[in-house]
Amino acid sequence: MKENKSKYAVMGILSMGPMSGYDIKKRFEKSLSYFWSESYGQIYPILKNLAKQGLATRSIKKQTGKPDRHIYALTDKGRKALQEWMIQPVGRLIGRHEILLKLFFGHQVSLEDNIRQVEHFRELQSQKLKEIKATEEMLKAYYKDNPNLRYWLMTVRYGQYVNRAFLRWSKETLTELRRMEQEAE
Amino acid sequence: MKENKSKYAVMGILSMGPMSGYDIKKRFEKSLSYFWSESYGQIYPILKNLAKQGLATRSIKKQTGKPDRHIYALTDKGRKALQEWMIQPVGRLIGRHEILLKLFFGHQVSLEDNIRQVEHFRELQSQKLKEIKATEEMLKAYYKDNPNLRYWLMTVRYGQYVNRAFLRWSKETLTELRRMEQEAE
DNA sequence: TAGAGCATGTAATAGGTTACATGATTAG
DNA sequence: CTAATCATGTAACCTATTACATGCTCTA
Repeated sequence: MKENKSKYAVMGILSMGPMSGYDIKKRFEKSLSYFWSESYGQIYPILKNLAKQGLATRSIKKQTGKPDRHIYALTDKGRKALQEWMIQPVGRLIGRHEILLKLFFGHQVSLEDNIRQVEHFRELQSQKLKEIKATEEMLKAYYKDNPNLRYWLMTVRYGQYVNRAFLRWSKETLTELRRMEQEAE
Repeated sequence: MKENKSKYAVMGILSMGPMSGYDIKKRFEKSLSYFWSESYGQIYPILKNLAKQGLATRSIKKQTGKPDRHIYALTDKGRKALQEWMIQPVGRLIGRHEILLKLFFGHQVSLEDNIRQVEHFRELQSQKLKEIKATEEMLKAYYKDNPNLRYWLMTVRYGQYVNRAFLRWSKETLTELRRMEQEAE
């Protein structure tokens, strides 16, 4: 069974209510950006395909001054397909961590270069942690009574746990690199 | 500047010493598997290309009974290109976390389904943590006096930090999901 | 005698981003 | 006046995996 995750990601967004490809992109950026993203190049063909397979319906909303909106809505068949995918156990995640690739070969450059790299990584992650916290506040304020909220907050907490792990690791690694600098003197 | 990470990953492995495409695959599997992997479909064309660009040299070692080995070695130009890439600050990592995608839409399936999913995720990660510990022991034993070892152990510790974060999050999330189950009764 | 390991490589396919094309409205 | 927002979509291009082709040797 071939599973195109992007397809299910789009269907998942549609499960929140009928909307357009443009709206879907917005949702990804607003609420899922720290763990998932999709480009228009994926979204529009997927929507076309969902309609063709009877997993979603399409209706056109005319607008004046702006382009027409193509509204997609999940069908029962679509919702069932989404649910079936959701209960399949997740596979292994082999994220490609560029920082580790660079550090793995750290011996090829100077200690200062490695330190600079890890410091930059720490900055990135600390920035990201702030963004996740902002997302959390936004979700709590905007979707106070949404039945999905508790699930959304679980995903937010995941981001927080992982990012704090990144920060702790950065600190420890910088200490170690600086110790190596002193040893070399 | 277009940066093909796979290319630099291969060059990084070659920085440890001359070897064949087959060896390179082995190295990825043995030491980097928990944060990076490359398939033959990537490795062989990349090696061909490195030779063409003068970043590596190729020599053939004849063998009897087995296919000949094509040994690649980084040139000075290759080593410089690798170092230049290594000091470029890393970009943002947007890993696609399938478990979060599924949980984000958790409201679409039953609480038991979500619990099963997170439990399975926890099992996966706990398995992975064991593998990382095994890799750590292997590295310490095999590469005791290798100047790269301290960098390698830093990458191993990253895996441990992140995996422990996953496990803590799983525990907390399962508690929350079970609380939701009770509230529903 | 079946399967794993050694060792190279290509072709087909899937998955994903970026740039382009179009064009009106609105905010700064 | 410029840039952003709204809104659709395609084409070109990267990136990556999987399956296939070949064929010998060693181990269970």
